[in-house]
Formats: sequence, structure tokens, C-alpha cells
Amino acid sequence: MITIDYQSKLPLYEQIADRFRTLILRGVLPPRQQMPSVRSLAVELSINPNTIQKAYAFLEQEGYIYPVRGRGNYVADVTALAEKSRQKLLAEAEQLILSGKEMGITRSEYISVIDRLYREGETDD
Amino acid sequence: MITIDYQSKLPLYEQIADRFRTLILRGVLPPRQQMPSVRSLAVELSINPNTIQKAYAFLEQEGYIYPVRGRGNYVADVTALAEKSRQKLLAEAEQLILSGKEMGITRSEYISVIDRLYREGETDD
DNA sequence: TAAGTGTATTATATATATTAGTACACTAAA
DNA sequence: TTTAGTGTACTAATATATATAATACACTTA
Repeated sequence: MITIDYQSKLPLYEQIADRFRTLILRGVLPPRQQMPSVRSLAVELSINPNTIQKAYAFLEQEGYIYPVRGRGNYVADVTALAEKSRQKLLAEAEQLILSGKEMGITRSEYISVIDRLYREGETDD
Repeated sequence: MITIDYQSKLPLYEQIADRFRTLILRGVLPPRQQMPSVRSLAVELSINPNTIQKAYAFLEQEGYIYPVRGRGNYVADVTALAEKSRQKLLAEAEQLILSGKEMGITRSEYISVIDRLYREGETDD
């Protein structure tokens, strides 16, 4: 569920937090589900418990998880966060598309990419 | 031409290299044009010459500039690099759009963004 | 010759990331 | 009650990356 990329320039705690953010936002980890314990995940990834602890502290501060004393950390209700994340993704895409435009990427190319990604027998809305 | 963002998490040498990459790829700095000298840019930005040197070393290694002993650094011919960068941007956009799709961003939303960005009285190709 | 280039070297300071070890309070189950 | 498993907090040590500082040398141009 969680993997570490030691080639990445991102610190471990950030990689871990990022991964959980994605899993939670996409509903792979549903609200009220228990998170892996700090110690067990540390063993599984062969890294220090403090590093997991740091990742969880950020996730809690951001509202992705909540702790229960003596029991563990649990996935929070993230409907509000999901909408925020959606807006952020759209803004990032806009910036990237604009950069591409300046590098000569045409409108048609972008449309092609989108059509390909959304052409999977789904309702095109 | 070059600005430093001390709020950014990116190291100075990387900010500087990034900025020059963009300027060179977009043709703002044309091939054979002389780059600011290590020392003069260091004074202008009020940072250490070694930091500029480090940025230039990366740019040279990547083929954006070339040094001439005793004279300075000069902008290289980057037509090949530009194509590579273009491909990279397109690939990044694809990843981002795919993430957005998983977060519920619709095809229509992306099309709207693209139409807005490309609607500037330009030839729509 | 003098001033301006790139380049290399060494040392130092600082911040960050990570590991390591320990400790305490709490919960749940045997 | 005891035991094992939780989160949380703290200090210390270490490694690495970043940036500054101070020189030094070879080269080019005027």
C-alpha cells in the first residue's frame, strides 16, 4: 500500500504523507478506517517510527486523520478536503497547460490527450 | 530577469537554473548570447558566486549553455532540448489530468480550461 | 599590464532529515 | 490485574544538503 522511493528528493515522511493523502482522497481508505499503527508501518517499511509519526502528525494537522488515545489513528471525513484538492489540481493543470502552450504544444494535442484518457466507456460529462 | 524566492523550498541554485532553463527554452535568451558572469550575477542577486557557479554547472551539464575559457558562458542551441522538454510537459500534463479524473474532474472542465487558455485570437491548431 | 572571465579548492555554518533510545498515558483483551 | 498494543513526547546523535567565505589559477581582451 505504501512504498518508499529512495531515489526521490522528497523526504520519507513527505512521501508517506503524500501517499496516504491520495489513498484517502480517492476513498481507497474510507472514513473511520483504522490507519496502520506507527510501529507496525515502521517495521513494514524498515524505517524509524519517528518518521511515520511525523507523517501522521502532518496528516492529522491537515484533517486527513484523527487520533484516538490508546487505540490508533483513523481516517477522517474528507469531503471538504476533496473539493479543495480538486480545485488545486485544476489550478495546477491550468499552469502546466499554459507552460506547454508557450513551448508550442497545440490545443489539438491537449484535446487528444484528454479524449484518450476519458475514452473508457464512461459517461462523458 | 532572475529573481529569488526565499519562501520557496527549492535551493537557490535550482531556482536560478530553472529560471534560465525557461528563458532559454522560450528563446528569450537566444543561442550564442552571453550569460551574465558568475560574479556579476552574484552581486546582482546578493548571493555567493559559488551558488551561481553551481547553477551554471548544471545548465552546462544539461546542454543549455557552454563555457568559453576566459570569456564567459554562452547560450547553446537548444532545439533538441526544446523538443524533449515539450514531450516532458505533455507527459506531466497527462499524469495531472489523470489524477484529476480520479478526483472527479470532468472532461468538460478540462476542455473549458483549454479553450479559455487558447482563446486569444490565435490560430487554433 | 590590468581587468574581467571560468574553474577549483578548502573550510565553516546552518538547517533538515533520519535514526536511536527512552518514557508515559491510554485502551483492549487475556 | 496484567499484558500487549496504541499514540505521543523528548533528547541525542548522525548524515546530508545548502550556502557562505576566502583564495587561487589559467585564460581572454583591451
